[in-house]
Amino acid sequence: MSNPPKSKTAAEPTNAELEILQVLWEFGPSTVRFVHEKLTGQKKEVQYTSTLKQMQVMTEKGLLTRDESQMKHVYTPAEKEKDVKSRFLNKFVHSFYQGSASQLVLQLLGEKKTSKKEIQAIKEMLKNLD
Amino acid sequence: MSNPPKSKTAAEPTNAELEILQVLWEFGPSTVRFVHEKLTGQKKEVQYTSTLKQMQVMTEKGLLTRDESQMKHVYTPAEKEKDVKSRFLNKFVHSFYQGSASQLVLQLLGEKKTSKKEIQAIKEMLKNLD
DNA sequence: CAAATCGTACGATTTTAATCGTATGTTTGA
DNA sequence: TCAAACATACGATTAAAATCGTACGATTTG
Repeated sequence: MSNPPKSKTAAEPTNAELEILQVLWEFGPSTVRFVHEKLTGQKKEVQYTSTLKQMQVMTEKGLLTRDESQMKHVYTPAEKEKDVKSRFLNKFVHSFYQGSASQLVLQLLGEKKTSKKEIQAIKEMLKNLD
Repeated sequence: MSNPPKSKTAAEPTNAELEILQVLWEFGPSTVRFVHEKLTGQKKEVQYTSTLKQMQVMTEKGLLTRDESQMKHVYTPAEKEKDVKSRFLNKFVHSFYQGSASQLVLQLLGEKKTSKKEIQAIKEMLKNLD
């Protein structure tokens, strides 16, 4: 009686898991080796087996699917990038801005870090909504 | 030689800590009792001493300051709501949208959960920028 | 073919976050 | 005044996240 991936509510990815997902989203289905190299390449100093374990756990959780027909297993995100990010965004807006998207945008506009160019781009988008 | 609140980089609040901060931001400096009641009031089922401990730890971390001149200590957030949220927002935009604020807004506009009213409000804001 | 290399499996360990119980001191009001 | 209610201190425990080492089979290559 092996437990199927527990399809309750798909468990939200943790921070470390998110980093792995980002790689897979950007480069498509990949081996552990590949993902591990991307991670260490950018900053993460971590052993290969840690990445491996992480991805195995993610598979158990149902965050990834795995093709083991080859010896080098190939992992794929179980969910679309957009869907996952969308959930995060909604949660974020809800808990930080009482669900008010406009409040968030307001904050964004006030940020020094948000460049003129970005603000311009946002305006454009809204114009094109009509 | 007691360690002063370790003013390195102010340590980011964890999820549970964030909930406590929200209460303090909303209602101003408060006692543990008050915060605890707000938390349990909304959903959290947790013992009083857990909240207490949590707030004590937050104080050690430098997230809160404490007035212990009275027996019922009064806690205050060490940082402005805006500053903390701003950091979170930037981190969020950076790791989820490669730092592109407009990408985030775009996503927001596409969300079913973002009401017409919200979108309208966002437009207004931008108009008033000129 | 044998040694080095590369892969997964699996359990142990470490680290951090979060919860809680007990001890003990203060306040309060019947 | 003294018992009940309420406060903090502190250490232990639990839970979850993340890291790592070892074992061992497959693959490569000299």
